[in-house]
Amino acid sequence: MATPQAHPTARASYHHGDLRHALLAAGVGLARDGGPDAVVLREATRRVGVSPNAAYRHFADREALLAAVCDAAQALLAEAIDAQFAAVVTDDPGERARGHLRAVGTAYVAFALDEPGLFRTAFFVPTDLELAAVPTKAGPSGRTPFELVGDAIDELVASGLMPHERRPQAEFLAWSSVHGLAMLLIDGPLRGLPRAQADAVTQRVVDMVEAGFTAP
Amino acid sequence: MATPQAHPTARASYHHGDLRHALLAAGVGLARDGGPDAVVLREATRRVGVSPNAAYRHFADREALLAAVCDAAQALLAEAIDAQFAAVVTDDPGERARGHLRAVGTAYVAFALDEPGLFRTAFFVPTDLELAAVPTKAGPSGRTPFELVGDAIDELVASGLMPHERRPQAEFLAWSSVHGLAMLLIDGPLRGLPRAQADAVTQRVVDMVEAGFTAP
DNA sequence: TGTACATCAGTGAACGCGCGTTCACTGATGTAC
DNA sequence: TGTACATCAGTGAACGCGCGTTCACTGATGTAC
Repeated sequence: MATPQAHPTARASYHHGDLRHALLAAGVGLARDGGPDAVVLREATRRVGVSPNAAYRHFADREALLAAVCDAAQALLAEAIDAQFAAVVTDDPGERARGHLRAVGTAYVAFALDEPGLFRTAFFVPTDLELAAVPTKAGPSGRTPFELVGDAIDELVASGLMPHERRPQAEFLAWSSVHGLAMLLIDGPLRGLPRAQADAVTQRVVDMVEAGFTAP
Repeated sequence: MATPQAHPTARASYHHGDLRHALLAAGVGLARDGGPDAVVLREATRRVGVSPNAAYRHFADREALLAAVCDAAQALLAEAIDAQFAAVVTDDPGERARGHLRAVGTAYVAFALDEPGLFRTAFFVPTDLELAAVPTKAGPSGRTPFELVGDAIDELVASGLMPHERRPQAEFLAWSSVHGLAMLLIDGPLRGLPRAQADAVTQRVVDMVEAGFTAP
């Protein structure tokens, strides 16, 4: 490590400059490596190079830091899904609907595999908190992942591929399948499955969801 | 609490009699209330009314106790699924196949809702352990839950309701959907959903899986 | 433009907590003769 | 059947650990005049 003086813009003095963001970034790093339980206040301050109690200038307590890290993890997930969703380009409305549905599912599992710690953190809800709603963080599109699945399903119905009587709560069906696969792959009995096989199973799960929605 | 003498068969002396099982039972109680993290060695000995180090006569360390509790949780899950599976009675092979598939899925989610702590414990895999396989504990039938889904799917194929080219890895599709729903309901954004709604969504997820397998 | 001073963002030391685990021990059990 | 003794299953006290959090503090910052 260089001395503080070596990096004048960041820490010319013993005032950090932007400790809140630095702690948040450190917390995200901890979550990335070890999930929500690894977001330890003392370790975050240690990584930033600051005394433990300095954190209390910026976060009420450990839980407040963790909440901020969860938000960040949700935002990253939303961003990843947004990107895949936006990458679907086709003129045919039915194909676009299918593509959007598959994009969300595929990106969801891919994020879980690429960033298992952050994935788990995004879904972490402290036990004493009130019922958390569907993750609220949106990506650049301004839409949450949950809304994006909903959009894809709406398109499916609009293009006539999916009977409208199947529409209600269809988000939960898609979400369950894909979330369950992600959990089995990262924390459950399927952990450690080689990536190629994991991707293959993902495609099959997405196939099943699509078939379940669009089958005649 | 009665004095030890009041219960002579269990603890006539300061020798406990069957401390191992007592600790295991206490551990299962802890897991029931708080999941795997709540399986705390000191608390288990406290509940049994024994000094903390007494546990080391029966378990190598805390992790050994936790492993035993995980096994017990898996066994309870297997038992619950077994019961539902066995309760399906019909002469028609196709109906039986459908019934078996639905029974496994329904019982799986029901167990998660009834015993969220044990459900989470059943799937807990300590990070430093080697890749765990599919849960190995079987119920009274001698078959694991995973094998029972497989049986149901085999029946579906045998009775002509499911094309055999869909057979490979179909267990994982069914399992993902149902596991994901369970996780969303107990630990995720759907936690706290009223039981009636949770059951309704479960039926829809099972419908979707069945439709995905048997659709023409 | 220069200076006094309130405010802010850090420091260093310490706290209590519950945990897993180890030590030397002792009372109960059961077996050999 | 009775007794000596090895073994077993507990006890009580203590350890070190890392954690979250609080205390009184001090050096840096920036604003009022």
